[in-house]
Amino acid sequence: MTTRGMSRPHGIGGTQTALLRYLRQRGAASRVEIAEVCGVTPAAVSLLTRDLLTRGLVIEGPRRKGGRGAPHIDLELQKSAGYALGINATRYSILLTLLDFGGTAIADHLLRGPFDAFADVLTAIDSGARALVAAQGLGRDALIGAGMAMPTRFRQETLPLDLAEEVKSWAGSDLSNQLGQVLGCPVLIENDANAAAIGELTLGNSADHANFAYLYLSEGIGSGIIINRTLYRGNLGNAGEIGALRGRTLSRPSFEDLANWFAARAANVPPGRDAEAWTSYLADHPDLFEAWLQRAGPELARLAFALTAVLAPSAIYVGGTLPQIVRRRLADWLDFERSNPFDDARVMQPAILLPEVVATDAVACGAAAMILDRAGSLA
Amino acid sequence: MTTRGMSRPHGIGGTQTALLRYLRQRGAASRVEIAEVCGVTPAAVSLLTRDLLTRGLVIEGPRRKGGRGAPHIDLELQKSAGYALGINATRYSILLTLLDFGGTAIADHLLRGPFDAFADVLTAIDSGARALVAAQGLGRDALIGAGMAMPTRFRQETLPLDLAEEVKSWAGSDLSNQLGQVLGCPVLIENDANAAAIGELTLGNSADHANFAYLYLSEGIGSGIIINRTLYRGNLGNAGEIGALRGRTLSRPSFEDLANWFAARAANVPPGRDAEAWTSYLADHPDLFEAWLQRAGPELARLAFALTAVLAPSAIYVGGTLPQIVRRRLADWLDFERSNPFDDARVMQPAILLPEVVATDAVACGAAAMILDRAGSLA
DNA sequence: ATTATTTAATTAAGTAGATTACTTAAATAA
DNA sequence: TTATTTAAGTAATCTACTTAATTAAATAAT
Repeated sequence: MTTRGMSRPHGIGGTQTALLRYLRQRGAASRVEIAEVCGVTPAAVSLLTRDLLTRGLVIEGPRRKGGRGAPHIDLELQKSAGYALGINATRYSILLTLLDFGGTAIADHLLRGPFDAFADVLTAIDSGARALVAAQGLGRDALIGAGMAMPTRFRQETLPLDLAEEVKSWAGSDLSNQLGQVLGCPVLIENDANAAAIGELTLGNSADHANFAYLYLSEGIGSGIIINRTLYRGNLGNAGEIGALRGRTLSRPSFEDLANWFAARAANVPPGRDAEAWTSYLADHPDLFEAWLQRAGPELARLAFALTAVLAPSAIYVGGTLPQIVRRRLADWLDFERSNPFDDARVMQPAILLPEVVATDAVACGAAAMILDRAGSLA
Repeated sequence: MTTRGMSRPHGIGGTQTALLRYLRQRGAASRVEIAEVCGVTPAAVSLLTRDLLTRGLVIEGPRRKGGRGAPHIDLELQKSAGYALGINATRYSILLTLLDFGGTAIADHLLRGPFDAFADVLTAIDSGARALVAAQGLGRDALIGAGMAMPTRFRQETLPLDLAEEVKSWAGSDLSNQLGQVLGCPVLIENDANAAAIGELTLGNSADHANFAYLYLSEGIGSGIIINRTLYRGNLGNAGEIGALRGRTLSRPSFEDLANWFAARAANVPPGRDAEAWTSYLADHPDLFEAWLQRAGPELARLAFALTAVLAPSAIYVGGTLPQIVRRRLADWLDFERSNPFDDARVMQPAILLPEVVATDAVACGAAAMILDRAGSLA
């Protein structure tokens, strides 16, 4: 209630953040075009970009002729202006992704666990990050920050965390500070679904959607909520916990549930959560796959309907570790007119989309995107 | 996407709005205290209040001695600085409320319908408002604006409206403009649940809660959602439609349902929706009342739980036309630990509160509060 | 080929709403 | 009486824009 500066609600430089997001999504744009989408005058963009140019975050491209009038000058992000490390950490594995300043994933690195103590996590990330950065011929100072996503929600605004079952053993540490010490750069920690949502906001094609929800279908089912182009966390960071709407004992439209369901009914089920292995496995068992969809689809529809009734988002992204083919099929149920999950009740149908961010790991990308999103002020 | 001025997201003068809200809720406060709660420096409040003092919106009270140091000077709102008209309109009746600049309801006036055409609404409001203002010895120029609440949601950002069943016959008019012509002041139109939520935000005791939901239990069940001390409307104004989560055919924890339920089981049921009549009637039929609560309580708990899972608000207000005693009893079920609506699933328990705004009609008050909330810039 | 038109971008001056650093004023405590 | 504490105001500055005018670079019309 008592932070100063209500005049800067988008963080420092809301327009700058919007400008950088737009350039990441479009690749290049003129000052006039940026002014248009950011809702400011060309004069403002002129001043803003002069600063960004001198700081080397943005470069001018060629003039683009065509049509009447003066040709515009393309602005682009200087991709080598800085790099963000994204970390998707569970107890069993840690995936590191390196994004350049343009938001492109240029390398990643998988660390296999288990990581029972947070000390193990720290050393693993430290050496993994060193290797990742060195392999690109970069110095450590090239890292402008790191974002770490974990399957957990924050119970306090900062730390400590209320950790999910699988990472409970890490509790009690001041995770962000410790990791920051090790990496020598600022570190942000976020829930995995939230990180994926931020990734879609910053790197994806969400320009048309100021308010959207990102369903994260993985071991369980969670969601990240974006309101007003900003992550909405709710009380102590607990917004979007839609998995709770199926109680403790009911089945869920999750990867875990899919695996268990097949394990009980078929042979040679892929052992882990490898998307490719599952995709071909499901192609070989179309009838069972359909049967599972017939059960999980309506489950997901009810959760998404509840979310829509409360939030009225303009879009819902169907993301998560579930293979794309599964998510695409599940998405069909989110046409509420057809699936009718609540006995003819009506809500505003949101656009149902699959994420644009399809890197190795959307969560790690999103975690890194949190850093890029505030890079204008950090760097 | 293209409105200029991202730098003023709270409307013009977010701090001014916060200042006025605080004075309405507290009655009087020093500049230093205001600076504290508004998150700005005392110097800023000094500048702001000088402006408000010269414009006659605020007056200085006495110095308040006590303790060391210089005694502070109480600031108060000039209650006669302007008046806002609140309108709660349904097809069957229209309630007008007049609020002074301090947010106090100083008079109200009930117009009985039915109002089949919007032309009838206009003439009724016109004469009713004239009478109401004249009875207070005020000129028409004393009205700084009017807010009208209706049981409907907006399908477009402005107009026309997608009207609820009972006011469908009013459709097709440019309601806001027409009413503005008649009354000679700016008019805002809002859904009834949203208006009540805004009333609680502006006039109630919601200072501790930046994010809350206002359950509106009336003929149906709706809700208004406040995020970041601002009404959240969602896509085309459809956020908070939690009634949809009980389908078309299921019973609801609503006033209509209560009335129907008793009508099917007992004699001499009060004919209308008079709160006092119902309160004494329910006191005379405790067993039936308990039986209804046993059914409606869990229903409401499931809706509120869904809302909480998605939004994680820090408070839920249980408001609406249902008599206070009914809402108080229903509120007991919103302790999710006890009522356990989703099979041991856990969410962040929000504070469960009854509205502070208990005027004749919280909706009309809230509608007027929409005007007061932006009065700093209008007046 | 010249001139007009169109459009992009920059510059200059101004504004709103805050800040910081300081002063002035008014009370109580020692 | 003097020191301390606290409230409030003042002056200069800052940020993030605005508006209005200017400069520059292209195409279209004559």
